[in-house]
Amino acid sequence: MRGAERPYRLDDQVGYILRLASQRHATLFLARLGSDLTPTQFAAMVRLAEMGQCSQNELGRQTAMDVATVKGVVDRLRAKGLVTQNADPGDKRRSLLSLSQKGKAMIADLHARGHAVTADTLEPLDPAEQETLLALLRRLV
Amino acid sequence: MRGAERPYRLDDQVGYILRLASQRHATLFLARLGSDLTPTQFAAMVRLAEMGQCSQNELGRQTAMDVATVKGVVDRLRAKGLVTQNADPGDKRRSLLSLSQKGKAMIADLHARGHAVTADTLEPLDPAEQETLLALLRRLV
DNA sequence: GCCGCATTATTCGTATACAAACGAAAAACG
DNA sequence: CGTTTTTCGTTTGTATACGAATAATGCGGC
Repeated sequence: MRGAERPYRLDDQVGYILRLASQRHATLFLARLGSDLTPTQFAAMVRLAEMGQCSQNELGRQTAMDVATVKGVVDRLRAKGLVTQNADPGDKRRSLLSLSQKGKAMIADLHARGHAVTADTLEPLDPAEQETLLALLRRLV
Repeated sequence: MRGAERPYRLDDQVGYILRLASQRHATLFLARLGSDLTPTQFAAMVRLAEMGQCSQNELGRQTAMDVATVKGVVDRLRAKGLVTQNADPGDKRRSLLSLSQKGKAMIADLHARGHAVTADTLEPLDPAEQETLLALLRRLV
């Protein structure tokens, strides 16, 4: 005898629900930072502020971006004058990235708005549930 | 006096963790279905199997895809011979989509592999934790 | 029966995202 | 020291994803 096959319902699959949750977060992010930065650009800026200075590939690793993806992101941040690029004296392959003055001046506000987006996204849950969700999600990664 | 400002740590933000979790799911999906379908194409196929027949916009709504996105997805599924398109006799604007024979023949296997991807993704959690995660995630959407 | 509004599908532009391949430079190692 | 292996940055191609605009059609109200 075989066990009863569980039906496949798209709405019950983690992958699908993760996509929906990411979409909603993107919408809320857009409402607060849309005119300035995309979520990915935001992550790169915040990480660069944390790290101070690093290579492009290193920034990609620290923000979970592909080398090809991070190139485009950095290019656009440089075009906006938020990130500067300098040659690495000790390694001719790499260039060192850092926030420009304009970029640094923006960080405190980005943090504030970033917190707001997180609060917006988690708003349907009470604080204990929010902690539970984050703890479980982290274990998936 | 002001309350202590909570520092902004990228690794603690839902949006960022959601992106990481989605990335890991995409990797696991690729391992099981990469040569056949993308996650989005997969969702469209499964949904179309559930709905039987519908317009392109309707399929987009039921799979949380933009009208522009769903067009590309359907185009590629039609190119693979998995989806067929017919004119709607009662509405000249829309065309009715449905799975081809080849597409229908694939569904049972897609369901099986879809279940496997979900299991792979949730593997770090025990069954009770998996239920908790899904319940909380659903409330975010 | 006509007119304004909504819906369908398409198209354009921009921004991730990743695989794959490439040349240049650095590191590892015998 | 020289070779093998990594690493860095870039480029190409494909596939989401969404805003915005458009043309064609459908529909409700008067």
